[in-house]
Amino acid sequence: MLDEPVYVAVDVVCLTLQAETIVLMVRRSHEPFLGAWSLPGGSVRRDEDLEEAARRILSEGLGPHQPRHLEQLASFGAPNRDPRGRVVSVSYLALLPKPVEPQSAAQWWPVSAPPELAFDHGRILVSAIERLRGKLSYSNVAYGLLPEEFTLSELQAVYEAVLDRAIDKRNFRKKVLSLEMLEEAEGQRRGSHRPAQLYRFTAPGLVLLDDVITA
Amino acid sequence: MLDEPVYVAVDVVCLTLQAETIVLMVRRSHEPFLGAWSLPGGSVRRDEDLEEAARRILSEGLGPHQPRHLEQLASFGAPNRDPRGRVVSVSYLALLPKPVEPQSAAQWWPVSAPPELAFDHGRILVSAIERLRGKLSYSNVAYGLLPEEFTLSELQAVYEAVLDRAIDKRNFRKKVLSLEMLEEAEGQRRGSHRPAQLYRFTAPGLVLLDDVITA
DNA sequence: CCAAAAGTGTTCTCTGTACACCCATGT
DNA sequence: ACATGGGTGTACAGAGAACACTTTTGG
Repeated sequence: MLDEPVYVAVDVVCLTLQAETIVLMVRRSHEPFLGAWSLPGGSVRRDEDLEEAARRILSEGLGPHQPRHLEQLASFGAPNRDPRGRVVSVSYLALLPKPVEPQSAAQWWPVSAPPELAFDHGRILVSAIERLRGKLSYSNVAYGLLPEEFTLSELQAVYEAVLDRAIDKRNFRKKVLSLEMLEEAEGQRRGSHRPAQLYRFTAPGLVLLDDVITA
Repeated sequence: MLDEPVYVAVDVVCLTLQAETIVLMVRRSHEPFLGAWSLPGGSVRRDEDLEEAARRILSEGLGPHQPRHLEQLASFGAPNRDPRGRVVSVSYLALLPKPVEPQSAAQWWPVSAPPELAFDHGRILVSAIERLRGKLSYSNVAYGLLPEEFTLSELQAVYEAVLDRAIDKRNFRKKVLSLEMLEEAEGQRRGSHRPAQLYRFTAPGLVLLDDVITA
């Protein structure tokens, strides 16, 4: 039953916001696709869980920064997806609150205009965006793209950037506050304008909502 | 980069309805977990895609019957999840319109009271049910549990069995007909009662809805 | 005083929900 | 005739969506 070992790789779609949604890519230093851009990826080691592998691979592109959110996307295993042989790739979605400075071979790209990608990484990127868009409406997954404390405008900016559409401020506030997933934090965010109340999510980590954020 | 080959298995959660939701299990004929029940599973072959492997493995439990719907669930890769060594399992959800007669080592079990399962298959089963429940509301995935043509009562029975709650008949009909995902078929279903109009889904395969079925 | 973002309510429409009876057939 | 599931409409309440002005700060 256990014949036919294959290689298992993990590829990570690491997203954050900088006005628009951006994604971390690395330039390949080996064949195949030498010099092309690809998602950060690598083989799973014998003693590590898939999610551990995703964190290790991500740290090769980002240094010691941990993602705020990390979840599995899907696995891709077409027999010829890698010219070197049989490689099954398990993809992960990672979310960061800010674009940290990437390591040398890595670079941030806008999701709206990514480079040509090696392997089937274009498809993986598309599936990551779709997952994130869907999950915004029925979960608090936006926490992955925000610092611990944030203003309602910053939260709304996450929704607007990912969904790529404007949202009414009053309706959005009414809705998210009614969901009881936020609580007021101590301070205010100051700038050259009226200070903004800070909030945080009541529960740590991912929470699926009964209700749906439509606003 | 491509060190450390591991074994890749596919495990299939095959569901159908028979009054309640039931799931296909096979009795293991080898160690580990000899004699225990498990999901139908097996190694991926060198030349087959993951989904092909799922179909092949499913046919070992079901014979030549094809599932109406097949989709990937998630991958599980804890280093010690299989005592024989490093095995990454890619799980699939398969849906059938009717419980076909299983092959010798296979048997249908009610999802509400499954047997003790080998490996981490209990977790995989739970994640399959959750996926199906969620997807009923925002897709036409119920087609996988129905024949090509079906009555509105049969469609409603799918929702009631999977969600495990009663649904109002008038509201349900109003809602699903308003979604324009159904069209009338030619015949009627007859029985010792008024004949029922047959319907079919307008589009073949899975369609994600803009709207949500709440009824 | 000006610019910038924060904050706040009301109205209307639409959708979800609750609810009960007659209809067509088979036996 | 009776049992069985098929099929239908209305009224109410709650949620989504549209919409504009005042407030507070920094410069």
